[in-house]
Amino acid sequence: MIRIVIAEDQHMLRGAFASLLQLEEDFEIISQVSGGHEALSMIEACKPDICLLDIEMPGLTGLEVAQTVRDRGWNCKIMIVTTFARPGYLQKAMNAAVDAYLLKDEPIEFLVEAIRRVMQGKRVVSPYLADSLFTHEANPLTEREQEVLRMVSEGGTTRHIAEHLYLTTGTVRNYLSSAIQKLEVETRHHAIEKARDRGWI
Amino acid sequence: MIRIVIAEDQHMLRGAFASLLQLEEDFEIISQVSGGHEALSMIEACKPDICLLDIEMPGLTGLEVAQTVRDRGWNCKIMIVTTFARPGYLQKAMNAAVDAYLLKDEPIEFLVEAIRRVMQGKRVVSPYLADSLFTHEANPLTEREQEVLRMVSEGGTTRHIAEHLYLTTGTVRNYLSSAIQKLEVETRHHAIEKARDRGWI
DNA sequence: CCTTGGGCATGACAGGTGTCATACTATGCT
DNA sequence: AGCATAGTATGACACCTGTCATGCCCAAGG
Repeated sequence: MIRIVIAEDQHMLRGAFASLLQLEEDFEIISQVSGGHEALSMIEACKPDICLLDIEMPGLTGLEVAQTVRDRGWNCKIMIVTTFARPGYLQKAMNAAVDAYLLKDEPIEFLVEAIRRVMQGKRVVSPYLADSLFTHEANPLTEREQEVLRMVSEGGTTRHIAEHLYLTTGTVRNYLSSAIQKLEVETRHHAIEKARDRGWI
Repeated sequence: MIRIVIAEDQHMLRGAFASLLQLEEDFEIISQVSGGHEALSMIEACKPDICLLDIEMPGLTGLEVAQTVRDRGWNCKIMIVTTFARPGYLQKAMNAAVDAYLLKDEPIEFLVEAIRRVMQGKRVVSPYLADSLFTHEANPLTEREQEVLRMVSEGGTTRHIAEHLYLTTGTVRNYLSSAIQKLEVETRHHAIEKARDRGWI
């Protein structure tokens, strides 16, 4: 019997997964949760064979849950199931040594098959993403550029950041300008988006 | 037999819906599609009793499909199934006289039950949204403010808009400033977001 | 040793953005 | 008619944003 925990915040999809997987004779859904913290509790309490994790959930993200499970050395297969094909997410998932990274755009049969493969000790990645596993571009941003970009993305104003880093506002703008050019975009906001997407901040 | 077409771009969810609804003895899934245009073709060709529509899909949105079905006077129940609780979307759906507006955050059983209710001629709206059906705030934006906001949202620069409307750039900025204040936000971009959300542009 | 290149830091500059005071018009109320 | 209100339109102002030229420092290589 393969014992499974499902963590997914969209209720309808979570329920659908549970019902469908339950139909497989050797699958047992032992718990369904809607957030990262509950997922961790359940994994600790129930020791499932497999945990399906969405990435964007309230509380902890699926990637954070995966990392924590690995850090604590728990013996549970981790499968990320997400909408997002972002290289940055995939990279983080790989760093956390997840057993599968599937897109919700795959057919549902793919999920069932992937679960069986993972139980055989194999790793599964959505075919669509297989390429980007190899083509990880290096981060072109310097330490300072990343720092400033991060702070802007957290809502800091130019002035606020300058004070916090003991710089003039002109210098902060300069880092942003530099980052904007390296990322080949027009505004700081687009720069943040792109850097996030690639996992560079 | 209730004949159903499903239009939903996320493959896994679409497949899950199909499999689960198929389990009901009196439901028949006659077609699954992933975009608005295909949905319209299928509705025309197969004359289903019910069509489940996602809103954000490639090609036509679910709301546009709903409106078209009504305009052409086709006799098909329309059920919107979406992630988004935006008042603007709900409003447009109501204007198109859809038979149901459900959030993907509802339990899956809710969908099955809703389908039966709709077949009995009832209308179904997610409980969470029931309130906002009555509390539709009036649009505080003037004609000009809406126009300028729309043009900015389509990527027009201040200068471009000014030329197009035969105004000075100062005047255009003034409308934006006014809209920004009415919407109680900080930037034109947030103003666009909020106005979109409420269906005011 | 000197040169080169890259990161760090600054301030000047041009242009964009939001606010404000102001003015004109039309509408509706007294 | 007199008045208040709301929409339209303008330009002045202060501030923000992105770019650029410049200089400093340090490490790698000739």
